[in-house]
Amino acid sequence: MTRAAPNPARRIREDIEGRIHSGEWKPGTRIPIEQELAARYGCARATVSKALAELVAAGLVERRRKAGSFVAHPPVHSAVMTVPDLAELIAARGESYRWEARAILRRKNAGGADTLQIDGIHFAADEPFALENRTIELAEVPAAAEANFAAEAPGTWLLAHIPWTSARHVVRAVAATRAEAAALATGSGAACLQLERDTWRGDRPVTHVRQLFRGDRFDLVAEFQAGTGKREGN
Amino acid sequence: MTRAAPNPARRIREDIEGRIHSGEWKPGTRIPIEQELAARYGCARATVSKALAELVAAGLVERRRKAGSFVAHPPVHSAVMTVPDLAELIAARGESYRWEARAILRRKNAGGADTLQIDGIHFAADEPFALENRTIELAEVPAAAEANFAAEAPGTWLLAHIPWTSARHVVRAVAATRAEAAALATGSGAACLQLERDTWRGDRPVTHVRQLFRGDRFDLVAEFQAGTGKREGN
DNA sequence: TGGGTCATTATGTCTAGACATAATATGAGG
DNA sequence: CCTCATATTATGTCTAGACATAATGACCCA
Repeated sequence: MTRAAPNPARRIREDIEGRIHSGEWKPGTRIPIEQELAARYGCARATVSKALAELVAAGLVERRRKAGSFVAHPPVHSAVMTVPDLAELIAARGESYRWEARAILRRKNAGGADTLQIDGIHFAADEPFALENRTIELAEVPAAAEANFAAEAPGTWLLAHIPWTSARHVVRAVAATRAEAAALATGSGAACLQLERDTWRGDRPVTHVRQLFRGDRFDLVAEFQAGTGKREGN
Repeated sequence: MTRAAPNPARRIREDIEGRIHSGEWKPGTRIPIEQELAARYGCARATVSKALAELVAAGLVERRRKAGSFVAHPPVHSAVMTVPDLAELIAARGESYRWEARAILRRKNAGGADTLQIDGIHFAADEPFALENRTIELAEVPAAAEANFAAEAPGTWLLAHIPWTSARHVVRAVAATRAEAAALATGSGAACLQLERDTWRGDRPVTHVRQLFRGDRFDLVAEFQAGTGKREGN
């Protein structure tokens, strides 16, 4: 039980990472077996295994039983995209936001439960920033029926009240209709970024939202650090 | 050394996950200390620690020394977005693609090294699908100077030849200029999705690409499974 | 009361050894 | 030469114990 380095696992990971980055070990290259790495770095096999597991999580390495560990082939280019709550995003920019509910109505959905429907506009610095059309399943979020969406945007409210979700985003460029263009203070047919988000809790739908941004006022930014698994976002 | 369950770590993780999902443990709730969990589940503390580490990676849990482990507050809504190589994406749809280089020229960049610049069009089913403007830093990818981009799109070629990268994506809705509209066989001013991607190897730039899609023909889709860290993409 | 010091505590990491598992490689039999 | 059962091998996971580290909170002193 000699403690070789302060951070053996990290040292191993960074060493292998370096060899892959530098091109010394190309995609498909077989990485020495764990026992050999353990001997080389003077540590236990479990430590090597942990380092390799982190490299797998980062997408740099593939492991197959019996076969061994290999440098991963450049995969589909994936990125961690941060799609913040809209109101939070605006607040973070040091700007103000307002929520203007334009319609709140209920309707029976297929299961017989109520669905809350809310349409509104987000403002930043007194300029219209985004249109939002949202539905909330009251069966999953009964408290939403009592919430005051004049004081707090539905997205913010939901983020604070819903424990956890899975989500599906669809991003698309669309031309603004005449009504949309008027609401966003731009020209009819202007290019807009449409973000649709379906959110579930477990496998039951919670909310659906469509947000429409003026194309000249909004970007989606995604950063991806390959190899570290480090997440960083807009 | 009694082997309690076939997968203690997994069982622990799913149990805690369930409590968080169900709302039994709300954000900010303190999770019992590892020793207690180890006793409760009848396993070693290292196993509990591993399970908690996975929950941290999934964003469900926060851990602080001395303080303990806590249910994470609903974070910024992040999603793993898969932005595949364009040619690969088209091929996966069972459609064909063609690459038409329109210009290949070199220029000296600030450092004095060569930059390769390529403009082209992607086709799917004989319809123009996307415009692409790309620069490649030859200092980082010297082999690109010899590559035959008539046979293989630059994105595909780079994916196969560059070991690893970090990347930054910017997604924006823009109106097509007259020339762009003509190339995409759509109307002038049509809403298009513009994807810009800067790619680095370490901290040195490798390539920059701007891809312009017809808004009515292309979506970006991002799936996010909160709590599992599972990645699934378009 | 204010502030600095120190012991406590819970997580962070590692070790050495063990057994489980799956995929490959090998060899026997047809 | 092909096929199927078996042995081998490398990863996957776990245990029990140890030491490291950082943040908290209590204690003591000015």
